[in-house]
Amino acid sequence: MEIEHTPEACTKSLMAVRDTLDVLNGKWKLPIIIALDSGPKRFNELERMITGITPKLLSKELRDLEANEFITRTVYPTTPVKIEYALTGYSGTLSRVIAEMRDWGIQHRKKITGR
Amino acid sequence: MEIEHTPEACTKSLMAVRDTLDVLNGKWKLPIIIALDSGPKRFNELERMITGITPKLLSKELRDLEANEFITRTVYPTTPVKIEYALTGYSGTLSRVIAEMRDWGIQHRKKITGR
DNA sequence: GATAGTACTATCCTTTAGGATACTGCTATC
DNA sequence: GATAGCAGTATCCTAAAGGATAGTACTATC
Repeated sequence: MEIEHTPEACTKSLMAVRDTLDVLNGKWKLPIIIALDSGPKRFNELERMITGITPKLLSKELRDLEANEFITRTVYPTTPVKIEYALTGYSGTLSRVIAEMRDWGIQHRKKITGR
Repeated sequence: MEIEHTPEACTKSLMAVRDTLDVLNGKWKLPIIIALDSGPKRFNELERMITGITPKLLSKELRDLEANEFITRTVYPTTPVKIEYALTGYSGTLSRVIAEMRDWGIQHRKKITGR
């Protein structure tokens, strides 16, 4: 596990893992991040790309992602205003975590279904 | 992101990440895994170690973890029977995922609180 | 024979996540 | 002046997660 085993170190590791889980969890955060990975998008564009999401959930998740600094919300003062959501550089710090989760998920699915 | 961008590859990656999230999520799975990391434990031992958990939740999570082959449940036919829960080798395959999540969580917390 | 421990299950309740549906105020176009 | 698109908000509802509390069947000890 590579995790220290003093009670304090364990609690700290546990908190850190839970923080990460909280940040990535929910049904829509990863689909949104993936949708934005191909470039900045507008609200209704995202709503159309991510099948099944409702505007309420999209709005909420975009706020959460912005609060965690994974995306920016830019208002262009045209008439009418144009609002664009884009990934930040900070969202890139998740790539190793996501890659590990993807790899583990792939092998786990093979293990479960393959027999 | 190191993730391919054909729609199929994206969907597959997304599914894999969600699988991993599902397997690790919930309030108690990681605390149980960590508690068992210091050796096999009995039901009431775990209940005492993991502060706040109720027997209902402990029982449910142990079943989930067993179904995913992260732990084994061994019945010793003594009188009265003794039941021991232990981590499997397969639980070790999570170590890289957990380590990445822990590291990311630690730096994220620093970023959020440190200003 | 009462008390305590083991390994749970059962029932009820609250909280949270998520979804359905409708609507708002704005502008641009037909 | 009607319709459609943009960027959401408001209201209501259901389902799942999680918690509180009690109880079961067994045994071992005092």
